Amino acid sequence: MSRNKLTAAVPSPVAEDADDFDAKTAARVCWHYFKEGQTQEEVARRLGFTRKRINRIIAQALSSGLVQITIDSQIGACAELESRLIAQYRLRRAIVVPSPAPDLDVRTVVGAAAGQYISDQLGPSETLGISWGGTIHAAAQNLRRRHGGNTVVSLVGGLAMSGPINPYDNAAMMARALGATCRYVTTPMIADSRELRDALVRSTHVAAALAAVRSVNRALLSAVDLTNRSRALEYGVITRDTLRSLRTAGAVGDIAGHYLNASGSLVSHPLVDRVISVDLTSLRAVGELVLAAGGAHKAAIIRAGILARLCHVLITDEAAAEALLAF
Amino acid sequence: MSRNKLTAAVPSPVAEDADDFDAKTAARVCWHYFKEGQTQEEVARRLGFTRKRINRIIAQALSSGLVQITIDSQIGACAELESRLIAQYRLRRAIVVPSPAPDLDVRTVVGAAAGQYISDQLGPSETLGISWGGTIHAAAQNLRRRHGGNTVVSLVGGLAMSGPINPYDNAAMMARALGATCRYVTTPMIADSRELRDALVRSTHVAAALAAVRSVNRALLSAVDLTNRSRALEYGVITRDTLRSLRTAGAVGDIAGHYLNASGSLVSHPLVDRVISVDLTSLRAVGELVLAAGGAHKAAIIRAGILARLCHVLITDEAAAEALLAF
DNA sequence: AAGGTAGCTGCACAAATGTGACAAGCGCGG
DNA sequence: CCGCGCTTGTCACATTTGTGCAGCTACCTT
Repeated sequence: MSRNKLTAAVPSPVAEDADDFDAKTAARVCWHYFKEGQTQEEVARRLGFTRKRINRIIAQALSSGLVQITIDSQIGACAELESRLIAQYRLRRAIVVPSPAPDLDVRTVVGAAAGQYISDQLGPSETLGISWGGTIHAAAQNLRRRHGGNTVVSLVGGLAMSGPINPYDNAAMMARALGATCRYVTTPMIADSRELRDALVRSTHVAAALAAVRSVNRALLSAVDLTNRSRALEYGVITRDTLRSLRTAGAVGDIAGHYLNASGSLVSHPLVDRVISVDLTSLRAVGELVLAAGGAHKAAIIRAGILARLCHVLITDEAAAEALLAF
Repeated sequence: MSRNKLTAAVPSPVAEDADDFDAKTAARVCWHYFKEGQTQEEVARRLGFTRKRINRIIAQALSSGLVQITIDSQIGACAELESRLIAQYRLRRAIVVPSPAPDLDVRTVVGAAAGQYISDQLGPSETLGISWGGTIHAAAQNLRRRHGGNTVVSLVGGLAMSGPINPYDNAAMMARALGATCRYVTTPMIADSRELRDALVRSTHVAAALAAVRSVNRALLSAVDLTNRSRALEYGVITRDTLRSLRTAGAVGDIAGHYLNASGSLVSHPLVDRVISVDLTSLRAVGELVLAAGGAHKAAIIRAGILARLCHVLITDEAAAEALLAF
């Protein structure tokens, strides 16, 4: 008797996504558990599942973002840091979250705050631009689900390698969570040569994709640092040699493909002419630029981003906030 | 050494509400617990509290609505009932939640769904009209916190008795959760005589308060039934005799003070001339009327409300939904 | 100043939850 | 047709969480 196939046996009238298999059941399970406050065992009995299954469904619903936990953010736990940041850097707003325990990834917690902020702020038909990275990934996991109305625009080219942290996956996750349509830049993030870059940028599809930034109301940006802790190496964006030469050229990191020095100016370096992404001027024209990045090692590039006028709203953690205030 | 007084010792620069005592600490605790996934004991150690204290703070944050749990609602667990309701009653939308176990109050779960719906839909500067009752109370507890921009308008007069279920408290909770300003109707819900009602309604303040409905973009209404299970008695709105005579007059319940019969027309009864609330025509002019009510015993008045054109969006539970579909 | 209330701590225990090992069932491709 | 790999069920166990009790302190009321 395939009891547990019952839900799958009822085909949903709407287009069903890849992970819809469970979604309806999961929603019900979570409802009983979180909203009614029943115990996992009670839910299991009521729905005819094993407790373990319920347990797994809940865990999955939590991690997949089907259920979101929202903490009142205005009563920020780190309100003082926030107001000092706003004052010192003339920000529209700052959100500072506690730095996590050392064995946790800063990006997940900063991303969580970013996702919550975006969910709170994004209007029903706004277009959201995004860069890429672990923070963006975490933000996508922390969006409250929507269904239509929004558009997600990826602001940078792709990475050939796989893994869950890459622009296409970031954009896809984000779009999926918002039920949004999505625009991708169908080129590598970094072309092999300046000539190739120019040719690509001129080609119809790519030009159109990059031009999509004009319709962006709000952009969620992250910051890539060039310290030894940089993940850029790990994700294969650049080689260690390139990293070193970028540092020699004065770069402290990049924001959406724009390599900046400590005072927020673009650096001169062969690499920068090979990067494919939305140009700085267009980016600055976006109504609200939200920069989400945390960890003390990112303080320099965050500061550079602010000075480069790429940050209206800063979402970061205590460690980076303190480093920023100490400049 | 009063460690745990530290937070209270730092006066907040912003106006601090009655329950601010803990809010900042609570936000931080919840952040560590829910977002970072630390155990209560770890949080306790980290912040220098007892585990028990953490436990209580979390429980309180949960019940006070400082932290909200949101389940993707579009993937409704009861999607089929929803679409049948929409079809049969020509609704704009229907949300059906599973009926809770018999020892739980339907109103809390329907209210939870209503709160989530309002949080999802309410624009940043909209004005929300509300009626009153247990469902509204629960809805208020399930709003995601906001800070300014909205206005809450109570659509009915007050009850003299205390207790947490009364129009003023409902409106105040709702407004507090949204950081909204609030308008009250400063009269009893039911005046002693028709003459008194008329005089009150004509008086400047009351007239202005009732006229505030014109700026309402969206209203959250609940339904009061006149079955034996009705809470109207318990809250002292009407006496048992009045209830009986209302039933004799054909009434099946009331919505925002309007007593309706089974087909959704106003009934004739001495009481209806003594009720102080926003008139039907003005109510019907509101852009979106959300009716939140659950339990099989409310089916009749829900149906009456729909027929009376007081419901664009219905939020209810399985039991009521099935009863409605069986009509 | 006395008395009472509320909240805190520390301890202890029961209930609930997360997890691992292993067997059973199912779909899929060779 | 068979076995492989994946998911799910079963059982068992460690951890985490909720809660009650006794005693204490701080604060508020009278």
